[in-house]
Amino acid sequence: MSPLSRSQLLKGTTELLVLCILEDETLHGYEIAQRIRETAAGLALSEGALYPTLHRLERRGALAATWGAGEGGPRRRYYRLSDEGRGVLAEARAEWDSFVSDVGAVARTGEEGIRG
Amino acid sequence: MSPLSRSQLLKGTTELLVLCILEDETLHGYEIAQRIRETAAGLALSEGALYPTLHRLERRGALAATWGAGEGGPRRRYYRLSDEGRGVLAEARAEWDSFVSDVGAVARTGEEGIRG
DNA sequence: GCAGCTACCTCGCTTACCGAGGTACTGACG
DNA sequence: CGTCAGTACCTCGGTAAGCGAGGTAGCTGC
Repeated sequence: MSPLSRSQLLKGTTELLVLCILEDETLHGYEIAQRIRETAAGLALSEGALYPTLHRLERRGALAATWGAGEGGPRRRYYRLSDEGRGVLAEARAEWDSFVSDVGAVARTGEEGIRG
Repeated sequence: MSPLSRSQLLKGTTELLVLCILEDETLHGYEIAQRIRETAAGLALSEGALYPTLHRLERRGALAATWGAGEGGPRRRYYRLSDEGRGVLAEARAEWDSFVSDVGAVARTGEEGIRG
């Protein structure tokens, strides 16, 4: 029934999503997830995907993170884009755009009204 | 280094690609792969991804397949879209479009010139 | 005390692509 | 004749990454 499942499509885009959200804000993990949910409910990535992705990006040097005492709550880990991260984001965006245009090229292959 | 890897992005889109290619042609597997390579070299899905996908779609009733004697070569399995397959394709296209627009919404979140 | 919220993290399961390998038939080269 | 190359099919093990469920911890309210 379900032809393309969201969770399969999501594979590989989680990094892009996180990098984009952090482009000009410093946020903690939980907040990143909320931000994505607000912007596009359909993407709602789970914590089981989010935290490994944050750690991966941090290990790679794309993100810098610092612990902050959460006021009236548990401690928080704040993430922001490093200089290297900006480069990674630019690459990721370019890769995504070219991928989308490639898929679009194939998807429009057999359509009658190509120039709708 | 590589931020988004093509093979991760491809996850989930292979079915869409195959369905689109078969929209108004009856082709055999090898030919489908060639068609996709021609249309978008960057997508070049491997046979290890293609054949399982064809079988999956056939089992699901989206594709109908028949054996044909290959003239001057090995036997071939020809695939075409079933009526149900057209519905699946429409759904898949819709799902893909909405996914792309969702990712786009997040990707454009922090960009200065949102309305170029 | 217990439930519920925020916030973090981890683990096992599953899905699906990749590369390498294998079968089978044809045609060309030496 | 053996071998290689091409077409066409298929399968298998490895891997990457999202998902759901679970666990820790601190605070708030009944």
